[in-house]
Parts: sequence; structure tokens; C-alpha cells
Amino acid sequence: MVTPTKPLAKTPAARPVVEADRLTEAIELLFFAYRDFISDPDEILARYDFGRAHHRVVHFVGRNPGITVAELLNILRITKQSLARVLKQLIERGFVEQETGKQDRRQRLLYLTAQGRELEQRLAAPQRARVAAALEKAGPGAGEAWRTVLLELVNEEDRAEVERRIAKAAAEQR
Amino acid sequence: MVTPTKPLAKTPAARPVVEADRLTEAIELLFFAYRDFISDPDEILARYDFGRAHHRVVHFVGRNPGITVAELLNILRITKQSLARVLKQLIERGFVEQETGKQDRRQRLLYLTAQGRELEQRLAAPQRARVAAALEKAGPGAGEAWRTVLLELVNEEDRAEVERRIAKAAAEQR
DNA sequence: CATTTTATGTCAGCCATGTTGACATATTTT
DNA sequence: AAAATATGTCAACATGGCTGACATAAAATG
Repeated sequence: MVTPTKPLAKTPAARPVVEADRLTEAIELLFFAYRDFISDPDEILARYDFGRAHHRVVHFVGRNPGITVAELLNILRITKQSLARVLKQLIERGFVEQETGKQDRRQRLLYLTAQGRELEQRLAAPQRARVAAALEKAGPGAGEAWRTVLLELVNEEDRAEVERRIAKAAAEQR
Repeated sequence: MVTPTKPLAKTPAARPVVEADRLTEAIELLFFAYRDFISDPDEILARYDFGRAHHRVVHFVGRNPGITVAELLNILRITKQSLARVLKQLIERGFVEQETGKQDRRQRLLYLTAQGRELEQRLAAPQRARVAAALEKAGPGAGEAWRTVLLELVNEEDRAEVERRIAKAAAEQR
């Protein structure tokens, strides 16, 4: 016989590029990691009587000062009615402010207030710490691999935009 | 002066292990990746009139045949009332079945029916494809880095259990 | 310039899925 | 026999998605 019924030990013979088991593990790990990752800011948000929806808005407005409502909707992939609810609260309570667009006066450009920036920092701190620790633990090169895999998980048609967006936003952080 | 105010070009001098920009990127990418990753099964679920909560139950019951309600609750981190709602529907419609525990007759061990396994496979297929493509694109070693980083993102107190669980479940997949 | 399109806001109501609190039942443990 | 455990269930509520309809101001267009 040419091929044994079971692969020998750890020899990678004619196996698929990524084995099914590994794939299932990867999918499951993503669930667990995300579960705990997003749990970090919850306690902080509760103190402000905000939820995760507020967090997302604060994050993306912070990362993209002057972002329009339409752009924010495209990032979050929710309806304007859903966004309006949390955005209204953030504005009323002084975490976000609007400014009429100069070229296009229909647009409402969004900015964090000083208070908003403070909240953003508080929310980001534990997540940064968690990710930093994980990347360090995984050793050099892990950051790059991580970045590549995550980017490839994004829908192909949105990938270029996401790439541009994270680069642009990083450059804008004065 | 000993230390220049700005690090020179790309020379990794006395920089933090993971720079702030990279961290922010990583956090943001996780959002985008997860957003698209979980969007895959939505269309399929809608055909069955199920939601993401059903997906999670089907996944973890499929991965852990004979899992108890308590274990499932510990994985999902939701209340038993929330679980009961979706579990009831899955049982009524013949995707999940219960069996009284043999050692402990208070327990209700959960299993997928044939129909349930079929649904599980359908839901998993696009996610597997997406992850497989991403890992391939990221090259050899990416899978290992990915695994390590994700595992390190899990709460420290739950890490051992998650590790054990994904290993055990993989072994159990007959 | 009149018309259409666009960016945004808002009202009203529905649905999925999370929460708390209270209580019931069967079974196991002490 | 009593206490603890695993599960189920009822009721009420909150968050954050959704659809549909309609309003306004500003820009773009023929």
C-alpha cells in the first residue's frame, strides 16, 4: 500500500493547507477572544450609563475627527435610526459635538469633546493593555501575522477601505 | 544628549514593545474582522428564522455533544433565561435534543439531531472558508501566531479552560 | 431657475436578545 | 430529614438592532 490509513505521527504528508480541526479551533477561539475583549469596557460604560453602541461611536469619532454621519454609518453597518439614538445621547451629554460642514453645509461633522476624549481613553486603556500583552506573549512577528489575518477576514470588497481607514486615522492622531 | 527626541527612521531603538498606533490598528481591525466574520451565517439563519443566539448554541452543542446546560451557560456567559428562550425553540423545532444524565439525572445533556448537524455544517462552511483563506494568505506560521494571540486575549482565569475545551472538543469529533 | 438628489433628522413601532427577581421541581449530597 | 444543586419557568424590563414614513436644508442638475 502506498498511503497508510492514518497519517504517521506529526509528519505533514498530503494534508490540506489548514486542517479542519485547526479551523474549528480558530473559529471558536475568535468567539472566546472577542467575548472577553469586549467585556473590558463594559464596567466603565455602565458607570456612565452607556452601552456598547456608545463605545463604538466614541471610538470611531475619536479615531476620525470630523467624520460625517454617512461615513460612520458605513463603518458601523447599522441604520441611521439606530445610530441617531446613541449619537443624540452622546451629544446631549457633551461627549460628542457636531459642526456644519464647510464645503457641504448639509453634513454634520462629528468631533469628540474634551470629555469625550477622556472617555475614549478610559475605554481604550484596558483593551490596549490586553492586546499589547497578547502580542508580546506571542512574540515578534505575531503582530504582523495578526494584522494580515484580520485584514483578510474582512469582506474583500471592504478590505481596501478598511486598510486606508486605519492608516489614515493613525496618521491623523496629531 | 543621550536619547533623541524622535526615534530615527525605522530603527527599533528604545521603542515600546508594541507601539500605540499598532495597538489601535489591531483593536480596530478586530472590530472590522469580527463584524464581517459573524455576518456570514446571518443570511442562512434568516432562512430558518433563527438568530445569532441560535447559531452559538448550535455551534457549541455540536462541538460538545452531551454538554450540560450549566456548561453551556458558562461558555456563553448569558443567563439561563436567555439561553432557555433559544434552546426551547431549537428543541421544539427538532435541531437539538435532550437526554437525562445517567450519573446525575438532574442534568439535561444536549445533542444535535441530524437536522441540527446539518444546520451546523451549513453555518460553519462560510466561516471556515473565510478563516482558511485568511490563514493561507498570511502564510505559514500565521495559524500558530493567531492561535496564541487569541488565546492570550481570553481572560487569564478562563484561559486554561478554553484551551482544554477546544482541545477536548476537537478530539471528540469522532 | 425649477427640479431632483443628497445628507441628515425624527416619529412610531417591532423584534431579538440581553437583564433581574422570584419561585417550582426533581435529584443529589450532606 | 434537610440542604444544596441542576434545571425550568413566569413576568417585567433594557438595549440596540430593524422597517417604514415623512421632513428639512443644501447641493447638484437639466
